[in-house]
Amino acid sequence: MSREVRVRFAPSPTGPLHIGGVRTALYNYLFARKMGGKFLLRIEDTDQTRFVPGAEDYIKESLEWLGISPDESPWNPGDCAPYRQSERKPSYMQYALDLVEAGHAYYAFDTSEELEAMRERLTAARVVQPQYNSITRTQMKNSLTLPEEEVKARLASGEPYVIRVKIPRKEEVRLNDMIRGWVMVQSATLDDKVLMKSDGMPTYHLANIVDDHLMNITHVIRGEEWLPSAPLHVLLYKFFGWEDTMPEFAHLPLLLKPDGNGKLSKRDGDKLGFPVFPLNWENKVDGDTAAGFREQGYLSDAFLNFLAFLGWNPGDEREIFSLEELIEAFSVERIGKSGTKFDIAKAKWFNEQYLRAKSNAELAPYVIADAAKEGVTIIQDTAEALVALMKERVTFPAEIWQGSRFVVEAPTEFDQDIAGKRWNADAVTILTAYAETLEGYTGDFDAEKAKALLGETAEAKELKLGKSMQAVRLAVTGVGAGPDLMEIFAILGTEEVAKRIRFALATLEVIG
RNA sequence: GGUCGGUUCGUCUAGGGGUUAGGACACGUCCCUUUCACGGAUGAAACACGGGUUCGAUUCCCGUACCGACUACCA
Repeated sequence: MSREVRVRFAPSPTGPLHIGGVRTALYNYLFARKMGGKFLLRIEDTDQTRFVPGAEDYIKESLEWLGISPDESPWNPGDCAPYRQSERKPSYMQYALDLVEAGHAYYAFDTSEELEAMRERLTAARVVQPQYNSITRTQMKNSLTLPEEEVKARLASGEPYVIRVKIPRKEEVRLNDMIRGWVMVQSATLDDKVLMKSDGMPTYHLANIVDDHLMNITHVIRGEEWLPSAPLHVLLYKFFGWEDTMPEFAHLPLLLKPDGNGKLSKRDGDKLGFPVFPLNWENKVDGDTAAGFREQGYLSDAFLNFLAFLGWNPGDEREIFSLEELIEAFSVERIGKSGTKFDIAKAKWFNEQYLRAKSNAELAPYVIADAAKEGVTIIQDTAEALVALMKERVTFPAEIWQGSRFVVEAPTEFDQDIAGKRWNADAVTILTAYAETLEGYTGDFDAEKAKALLGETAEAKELKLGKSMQAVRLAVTGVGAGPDLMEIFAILGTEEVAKRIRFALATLEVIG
């Protein structure tokens, strides 16, 4: 009997959603869609001290931007509401108590000072694993060592306590990870993790298992940093008697720094000049900011495609995939095992591919907006013409306006370097004649015609056009390089081209 | 330190007992182009190391090295 596939993305609202988290969400989404199942989002806000305002909205907006919104979430609840663990708080204690009742967990009263002292003592004694476990718990203050009456008295008095899982002394724990295969661990290496904190909140381990069970999660797809605690989770499913419906696990390879070693961090992005977050972020409280891919000019579908290929590939040589195509091609089996170094050059390449595939009309709004920011108003037709001019030569939409604004705005100054090399007598002769030609011309004027007229002009003066071409460009655009000049002439029209040539002629000094 | 995971060009990766080890990004060269790009062609570039198993290992096994994650009343 197969259950409906249900997967979840379970971020902690402690800051902007990291790109690694976005990829985890994407893989969950892809898997759910591929299997015809559901993708849920659960906010894991059990640590009240780390809560950051705005982080949840950031998560929501990030997923919306990429078009991978969850089927069930705090803002779109399904049958398993609520979807914030803080709002599910009342339910966890009973599960912990059930475990205590069954002998799989116990109360512990040790203060943080006592715990620290214990670790120091063990470290000094060169104990290999200085942790609260099946051996050391016998020396601590808990319901396993204290007389029953004292335990009751302490609980009754309202003394702070935690509930710890009682890890079996000697047991082989095994799990079959979808990506890594069988992973086996001896329970002796595990510690008695806290399940319920003294503030009455569950820790990740308890809340996670309880909620995944209650929400009928069938597959847990999460980052590799969770692999070490997966055996504990397996043990908890067993203690609760939920083995039959225990989800399958898939631990994703980590995203690594582009240079050197280690996990990709915010600092790497700052240092190397690229974002590691989907959206711009600003923490109103502490002023912390981070740059986002979206604001840097990455198109959502390009970014999504790039992200999907960070640790996964379809097995053939295709690289450009729409979200629909990704769903179709996706499989957990094809996710790699090893960590992936983050390469921004590839992200740029994807962006260029998607930019070129977009229609001029789709890209025009970017140009209109960028121009408007500088107080320049342009209409849709003009914007589309500029897009056509620039689309094949840029990485980001913002570069379209940057690279073509001189089409709309006549140059007021000229690249002196180019002028010094190219503004010679021949160029001036040709330009003067060309301006005259244009001023007297009334027929249709397109790139072809502009080129023909220019050629005829040069020929009439018995001069070679090639050598003066850059001077012509300089006269009209102010710079020495750019998109096809004749196309620019066609957009400008005879009158404007002539006007600009006249201005250049009057402004620039002829070289020797 | 311990536990767990990982290791194919600089990067992302395909492949898998016998291959000229394939592709993409980036890089070099050439072509196209009266600029710069795009595009096309082409080049350089990899199986971490040592043992085994085998007729044969980059591929399977073991070890070593290196890298990483985890080792909190954080997730």
